[in-house]
Amino acid sequence: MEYKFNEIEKKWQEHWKAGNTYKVSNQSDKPKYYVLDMFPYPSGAGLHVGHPLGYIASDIYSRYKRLKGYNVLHPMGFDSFGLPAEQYAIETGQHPAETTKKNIATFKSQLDKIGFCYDWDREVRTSDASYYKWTQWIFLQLYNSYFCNTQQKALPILELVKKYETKGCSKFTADQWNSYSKNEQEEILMNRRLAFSKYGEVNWCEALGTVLANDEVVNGVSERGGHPVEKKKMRQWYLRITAYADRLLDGLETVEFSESMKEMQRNWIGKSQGAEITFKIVNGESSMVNELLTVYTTRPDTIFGVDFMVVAPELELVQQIKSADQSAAVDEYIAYVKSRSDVDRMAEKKITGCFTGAYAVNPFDGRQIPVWISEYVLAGYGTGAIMAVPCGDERDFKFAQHFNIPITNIIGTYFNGEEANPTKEAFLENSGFLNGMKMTDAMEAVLHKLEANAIGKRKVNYKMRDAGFSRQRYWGEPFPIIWSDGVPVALDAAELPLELPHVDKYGPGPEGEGPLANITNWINVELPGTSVSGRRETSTMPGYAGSSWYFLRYMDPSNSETFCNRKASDYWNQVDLYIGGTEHAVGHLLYSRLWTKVLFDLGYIGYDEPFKKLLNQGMIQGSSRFVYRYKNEPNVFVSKEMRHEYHWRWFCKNDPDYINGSDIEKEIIKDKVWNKEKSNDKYDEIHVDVNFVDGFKLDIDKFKHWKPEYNNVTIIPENDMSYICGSETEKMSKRYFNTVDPSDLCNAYGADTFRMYEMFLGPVEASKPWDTKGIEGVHRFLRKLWRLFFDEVKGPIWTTVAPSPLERAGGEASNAELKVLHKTIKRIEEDTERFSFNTAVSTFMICVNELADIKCHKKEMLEQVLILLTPYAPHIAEELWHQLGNAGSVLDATYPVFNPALLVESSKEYPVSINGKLRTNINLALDLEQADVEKLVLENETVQKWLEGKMPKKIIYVKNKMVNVVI
RNA sequence: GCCCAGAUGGCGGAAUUGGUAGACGCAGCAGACUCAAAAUCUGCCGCCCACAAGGUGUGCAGGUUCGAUUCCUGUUCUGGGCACCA
Repeated sequence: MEYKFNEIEKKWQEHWKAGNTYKVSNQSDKPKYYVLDMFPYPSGAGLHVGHPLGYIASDIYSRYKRLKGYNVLHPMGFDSFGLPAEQYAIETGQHPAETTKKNIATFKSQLDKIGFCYDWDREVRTSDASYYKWTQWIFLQLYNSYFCNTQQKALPILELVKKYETKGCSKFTADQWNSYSKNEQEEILMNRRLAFSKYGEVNWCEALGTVLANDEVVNGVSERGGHPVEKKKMRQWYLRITAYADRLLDGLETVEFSESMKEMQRNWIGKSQGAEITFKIVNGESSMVNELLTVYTTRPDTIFGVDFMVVAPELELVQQIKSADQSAAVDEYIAYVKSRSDVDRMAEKKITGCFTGAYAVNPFDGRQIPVWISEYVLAGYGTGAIMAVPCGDERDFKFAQHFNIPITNIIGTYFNGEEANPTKEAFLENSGFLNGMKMTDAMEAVLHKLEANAIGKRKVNYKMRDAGFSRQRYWGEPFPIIWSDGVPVALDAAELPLELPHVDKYGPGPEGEGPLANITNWINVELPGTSVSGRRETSTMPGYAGSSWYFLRYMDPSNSETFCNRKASDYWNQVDLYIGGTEHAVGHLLYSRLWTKVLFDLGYIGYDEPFKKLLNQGMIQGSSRFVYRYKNEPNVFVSKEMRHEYHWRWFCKNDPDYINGSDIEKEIIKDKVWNKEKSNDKYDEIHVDVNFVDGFKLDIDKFKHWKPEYNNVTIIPENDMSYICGSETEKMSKRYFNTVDPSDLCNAYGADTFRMYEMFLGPVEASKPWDTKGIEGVHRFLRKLWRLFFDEVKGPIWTTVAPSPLERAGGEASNAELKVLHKTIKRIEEDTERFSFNTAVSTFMICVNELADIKCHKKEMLEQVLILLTPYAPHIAEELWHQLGNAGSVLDATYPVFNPALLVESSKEYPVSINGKLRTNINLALDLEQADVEKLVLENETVQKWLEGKMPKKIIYVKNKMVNVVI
C-alpha cells in the first residue's frame, strides 16, 4: 500500500470538518490554553510560503497542548481594513468590500489546505459592521475617559467634569469652570480625553490632492507620479498613549517577551530624567527680544559646556527670534526641511543647519550662545530645542566642527579634541560653581540651583508621542463623531455601528479630507435628538484600531450585546502564546497593550496585559532567480556562466579594431576586454518566476511560454545544454516573481510534508531564504515512516508483539526499540516545549531511521510515535492510527510518558583532550571518581605519546562530559 | 543616523548551562538492485597536507579560560523597526 497523501489529507480534513473536531467551547473541565497568531491582512496576492511559518508553529503547539489535555483556543480571522484594498479600488474601480471578500476566501482555502486546527466559527473580520461596531464602541470609551494622574488609571471623563464643577483644579476654580461656555469647557476636556483631537502634521501631496502614508512617500516625493510632498497641519484624532508610558514600561516586567523585544519597546517609550532649562534670548543686533527658549536636556551637569543651541526648524519661536540679516537664510532652510520626511531627517548623515542670528544667554555665566536651527532636532521630542555640548555629544561635536563653532572643554583630559566623550565620570572644568565636581554629583547641584532660581525644573521626558488615530481614507472604521460648531459630539453607544457608507469613487475629498467628505448626504446630519446641524467626522480609523483588541473578540465572537462577555474573557484570560513577526515590535504590540490597559481600568476585562508570552517568528525571504539578457542583442538570453564567453565572441565578431588588428594588437585588446566583471555589465538581470526554475536550472520551455515577448528569444545555454540562473535573496513579493504558493506544495508533496518542511528550515525565530529544493528530504522521511507500517508488496507489516515485562522494566534489560522510543519521547517533548520545531523534525527523522535499521514494526511502539507526530503531521498520523485499528481520533489520544529508567547507561565514550585539543576517546564507567579517571587516562597510549614521559600539570575531569589533560 | 537582531561546510541548519564543531536534511561523488529509469539501499562528503601522523577551522581583530560557535572589547556586513504598509 502506497502513501497517497492527497487522498489521505482530503479524507481527514473533510472528516474533521464534518465532526466539528476543532470546535472550541467556553466551558470545560480542562485547563485552558490560548494560542494566537498575529492578525493577517488578506492581501490580494494570497498566501505565500512566508506567511504560514508562524501559523504552523502555533498549530503544532495548539495540537500538542490539546494532546496534553488542555482546552485550546486557536482562532483565526482577518484584519481586513487597510490601504492596499483601497489602492486597488482606485486602480480597478472594484469596491474594497468585494475584493476583500474574495481575498479572504482565497486565504481561507489556502489555510485549510495546510490543515490548521482553527475553529472557523470564531472567525472575525475587522471590516464587518458586527465587529467594527465594537471598535467604535471602544473608541467611545477612550473618548469618554481621562487618565487620572493620582490613581494612574483611566476614569470616566464625567468624574473629571464633576470635579471641575465642584472643586475646580489648579488652573481654574469651580465657579470659573461653570462660567465657561460649552466650547471652552470642551476645549479643556479635550486636553484630558484618552481619544482626543488636535492639529497635527500629515504628508500632503498637492498634485494628488491627498494625504500620503509614509509608505507612499519615497525620497520626499510621492511614490505614484513623483510629485512633491510637504507637511501640512490638519485636525487629527490621537490616542493619549503617553499617559500610559509608565504603565507600559512597568507591564513589561510581567510578560514573557524576548529581552530584545522589551528593549525595543523601552527605547520607543524612551523615558529619560533630565531638566527643562529656560534661556533668555538676545538678538544679534543687540536689541533685547522678549523671548525665552526652553530646552530639554538629560545632562544639566554640562550647562557650562553649551556652545550653541539647536531649535527644531518648525517651531514658531524661530520666526520671532531670527535676526533681519539671517531671515532669508532661515526661511530658505525651513523650506528645505518641510520637504523632508522625519525618516529622511533622522537618517541623514549630511550635516545641515542655519544660524538664526539670535543668542541665548547662559543663566549661570551670562555667556551668549548662538541659536541655530537644524533638522536633526525634531519638534515633537522634548521642547523641540536642545542645548548643544560638543565636547560631550557626538552629534553636537560634528555639528560644531562642520560650522566652525568653538568648542568649550569642560571635562579636561577626558576630551581629546578628536571626538566627543559622553562620560559622566569626569571632574568638571571651565564650569563656574561646578569646577572640580564630579559630573554625577554636578547633576544634582545644577538641578537644585535651577529650581532655586526658577530658571528650570526637573523633568521626566518620553520620546514616545501620542498615537495618530486619523486616516484620510475610505476603507476603515468611521468615527462615531459629529462635529458641531467646532466641537465634537460623540454618538451614543446605542447608535452603533455607524456603518461605512458605500461609495463608487475613492478620490480624496476637499482640503485633503478623506473620500467620505464627498458623500454630502452622509456627512451632513443633525445632532442626535436635536435639530442642530452637524457634520460627521470624515476621516477613518487606522489599521491598528481593529487589531488592538481582536484577541478579545475571538473569545466571544458573535455577541451582539457587548464586545466580549466578561465571563468569556475571564475564562480565556490572557493569550498564553502569541506568535508573530518582530515588525510589530512597537506599533501593534504597544497599541494593543494600551487598549487592554484602558479596558481593564474601566472594568471591562480582568487583566491589563493581553499577551503573556510572545514568540517572534522570523521572516522567510524570497530567493529570486534571474535570466541575463544581452544588451547588444536584446533577443538573446545567456546562461550565467556563459555570459563572459558569449560577450567575448560577440566582441571578436563586431569590434573593427579587433577584427582588423594585428595579432599583437589583438592580444592587447583581449587583455583589456577579458574582464569578467565588465562583461557581466553587458547584461540586464531580469527576474524570472522561481516556479520555472529547479534549483538554478531554468525550465527553458516554461520560460519561453511565460510571456509573449519571450516566445522567440534565443537561449545560450551552458555546455551541458542547461540554462543556469543567477540568484539573490530579496523580500518575498509578487513583483520579484519569487513567491511560492503553499497550496502548490501541498498538492505536490502533501500538507504534512509542507508543515514539517517549513519547520525543518530552521528556528522559527530566525529569518531565512526560502528554497523549495530540500522539501524532498522531509517527504522521503514521511514515506519511510509509512514503510514501517506497509510494504508495497506485502501490505501491512506491523506486528502485535509486545515487549516483555523485563524489557519494560528498564536498566540493562531494556531493548533497543524501547530506547529509541523513549529517547524520542523525551526529545520531542522538550523540543516542542521550547518551540524548537526544527530539531524536533530531525528527531523524528532519527527515530524513523533507527526504527527502520532495527526493523521495528511493533504496533505498540509505532502507535506511540504516531501520537508524538500528530501535532506536526496530523493527517498521516490519523490515517495510520486508524489503519492500526484504533477507534477514536489520534488528535485526542493520550500523550506518551517518558520513562527515564529505559535510558540508563553505565559507561560513556569520553573525549580526551590534550591542552584542549581532542586527541582520543576512552570508554569509562560513569561512576568513576577523579583519581580512578586520572589513572586510566595516564595508561592510555595516545595520552602517553603526547606526554612524552612527562607528568601532566593537571587533569580536568567533568563527569559525563569530557577529560582534558594539561601538559 | 538611532534602536533591535543575525553571521557556522556548496546550501538550510545542529551543538539546550563554557566541555567531542558540522547532528538531521538538501546538493554532490562512488557503489548495489534494474534491460533501463524511478524508487529504495550502502558508503564517502569543512579546508590544507596526505601513507600515516598532523595542521587549520564557527564574519573579522583582540581578550578571559585547562578549554570559547557559546563570555568580554572593538569592528565589518546583512536583516527588521523608526510613529499613516500591515
